[in-house]
Amino acid sequence: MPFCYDYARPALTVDCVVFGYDETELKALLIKRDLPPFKRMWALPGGFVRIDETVDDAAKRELFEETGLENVYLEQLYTFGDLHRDPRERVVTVAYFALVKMSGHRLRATTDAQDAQWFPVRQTPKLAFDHQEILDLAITRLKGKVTYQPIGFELLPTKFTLTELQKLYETILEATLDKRNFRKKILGMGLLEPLGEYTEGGAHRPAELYRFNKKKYEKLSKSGFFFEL
Amino acid sequence: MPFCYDYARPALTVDCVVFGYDETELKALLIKRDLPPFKRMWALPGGFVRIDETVDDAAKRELFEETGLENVYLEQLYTFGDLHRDPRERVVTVAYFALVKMSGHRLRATTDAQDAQWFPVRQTPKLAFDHQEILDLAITRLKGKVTYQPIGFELLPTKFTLTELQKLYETILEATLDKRNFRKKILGMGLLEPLGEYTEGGAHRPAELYRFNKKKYEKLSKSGFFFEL
DNA sequence: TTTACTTAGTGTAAAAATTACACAAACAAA
DNA sequence: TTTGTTTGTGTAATTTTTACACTAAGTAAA
Repeated sequence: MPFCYDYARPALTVDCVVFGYDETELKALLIKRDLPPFKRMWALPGGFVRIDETVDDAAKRELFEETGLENVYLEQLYTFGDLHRDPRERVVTVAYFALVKMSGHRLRATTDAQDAQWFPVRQTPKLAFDHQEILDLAITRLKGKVTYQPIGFELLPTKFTLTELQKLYETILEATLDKRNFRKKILGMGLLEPLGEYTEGGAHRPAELYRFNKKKYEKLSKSGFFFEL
Repeated sequence: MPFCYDYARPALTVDCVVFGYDETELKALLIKRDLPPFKRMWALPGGFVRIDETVDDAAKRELFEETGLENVYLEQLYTFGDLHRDPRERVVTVAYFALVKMSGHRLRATTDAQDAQWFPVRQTPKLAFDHQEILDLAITRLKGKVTYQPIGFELLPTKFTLTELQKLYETILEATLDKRNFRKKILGMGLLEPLGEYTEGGAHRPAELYRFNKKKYEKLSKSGFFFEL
């Protein structure tokens, strides 16, 4: 027990809510715990913050260690600081959330996790700790955010059709949107590039493919802009 | 050194950005530190989270101990987890922010603070730690929030005129607003009650006093509403 | 008591944004 | 060539937002 302090300290952890999307459903990434407490139960990927890494870095590291996901943009969600979150001892956790292209990453459970899998956000198994509460907050935040920031693109493949994008928005918002108004709005932002390429194989008219113009978005971001859906 | 752990743990603290408003200016509450590090320097009120209190409770307690402020609604702002925030050792802090009626509270510096004072938010002295960064983030958040939630009322006396309210909004947003449009919008929310009472003493037409209808607001809040200015 | 000064309080027209809504175009399969 | 399916497009009505100027009510000073 080499690390001693004058006063008792809570342990500090990070947890990550990672959202993915697979053409029909919004999913969250969970791991199956390999250690007590809640061994073999599903939970958000996360773990202890090391003394020599920032909290942000801890989130990145734990996400990688437990799921194999790398190069993910994590945004801080909220800090959960109640007393009995963990049955063993006092633990405060800083929660993060991220959006990823499911096709762009291969899952690989390693440290502290037996398994890592995507679950539909509204059909998750019973979760360890207060992780259901964290997940719920992340869903709420995602819904709020999607209406005023162009974030949906992170969840889609690089090339996508406007119909796919609309379905994603409808899934996140749990609402239906008018096709023509949606297109008007989303194209009006000027952040989508039509590629002149078209989908193939469907027994119907092919749809044009678009991609998100990240550079343009970053320029706009800097000049303090915001947009609404 | 009675508290020992297998791994080194960051210390966990809370810091509070408390905003007030005194008819012309937006102010933040600072304390003069009575202990090292940064002894005698101005800082945000805050301190260590105890092992037997929630993080939220720690914020309330520290705010009270260092400034005498009680019954303040604190909302979590952000968690600052970089490595060298504190010169002594690794400290992670959960920042909170609050809005208070300056007239409704008496300042009283006690534990760990030599003094507690209001400073105009854009004219603060050099602050300890990374507290300037925290304050800046709180200002940004306040600006963002005021446009879609009726929060300004917390900063004004119970009875106020529409002109006072408009000035407050203009101060927070660092912008000027059209008088007629502002009134239309703010009254259209249906959250202000005209009191039939009027200001006295000015060498000009008296202004009607209003108050914020908190109950109505809470009802609306529950049914998941939002409004924009 | 009249005049000057200051702030309060009010409505409307123009512009912009949002909403609602229906059909032809392009392909594959039968 | 007919059927079935999804893509892609414009306009009119409504709502929201913006811009803008004068009268009302009081005090102070002449």
